[in-house]
Amino acid sequence: MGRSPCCEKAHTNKGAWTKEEDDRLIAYIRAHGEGCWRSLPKAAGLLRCGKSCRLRWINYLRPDLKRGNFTEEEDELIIKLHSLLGNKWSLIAGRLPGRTDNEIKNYWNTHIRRKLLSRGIDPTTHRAINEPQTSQEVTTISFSSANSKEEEKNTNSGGVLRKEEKSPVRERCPDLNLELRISPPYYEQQNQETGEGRGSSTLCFVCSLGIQKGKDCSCGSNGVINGSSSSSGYDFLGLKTGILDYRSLEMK
DNA sequence: AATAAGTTCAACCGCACAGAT
DNA sequence: TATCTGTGCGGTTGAACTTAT
Repeated sequence: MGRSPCCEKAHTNKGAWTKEEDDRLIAYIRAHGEGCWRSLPKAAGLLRCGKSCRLRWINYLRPDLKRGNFTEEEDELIIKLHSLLGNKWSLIAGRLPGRTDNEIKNYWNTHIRRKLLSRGIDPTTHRAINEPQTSQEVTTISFSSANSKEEEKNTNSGGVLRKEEKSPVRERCPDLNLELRISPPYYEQQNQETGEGRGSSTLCFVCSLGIQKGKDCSCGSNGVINGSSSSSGYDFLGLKTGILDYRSLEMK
């Protein structure tokens, strides 16, 4: 069964927003606040789809947006977050105040990809491009909300975020090990060897990043372990075994 | 100056999730 | 439990802009 369209497409404008439309949207949200995007266009006197209004506001009109070039620090943070999160642009944007997911996604595709390639780093895997293929297990990051469609997308794009395969996929690029598995965190492997325990083993990935009340939280702690937010999520992911130094950047 | 090629980024599309009923 | 509705997300598109020839 299909879904009803989000708006009457026949009576909505498309394409670039005019100054007048922007002004109407800003004025309406200032007066009534965000929310109920579906009914907003009509109430604000805009011939736009609600989704279009939301996008325009979030990506362009919001007063707290930081316009202008990305700093070197932001670049490095985006790279690090992408190495941990993959194409979870909204989560990445959540760690960069004043930046939007769309902006970061565009910036990644136009600047950072090239930057990493010039460094000899594969922007998808964050591994050195000429790094010899090893039998080392691939780290898998799993989101509780992951679904088959997303898995399929990631399979096609060769992304780093994938759950286990439903059916074997023949590798098209022999340099990329696309096989991903659910594997125990690195420190657990260490603990098995050393016999030591760690108190943060129940922290899920999202909470380990310090993203409070994240919708992907699967542990229910919302980032609080033993009364404090963890800053050791990176250890949790077991990525300290990673190849690239910038991955050790401390998360706040 | 003209125009082809390359780049950027705002906006759209389709899908999935969460909450309401 | 099943279905509907609103919202949010990630991938993609294409117009506008810039650079090279």
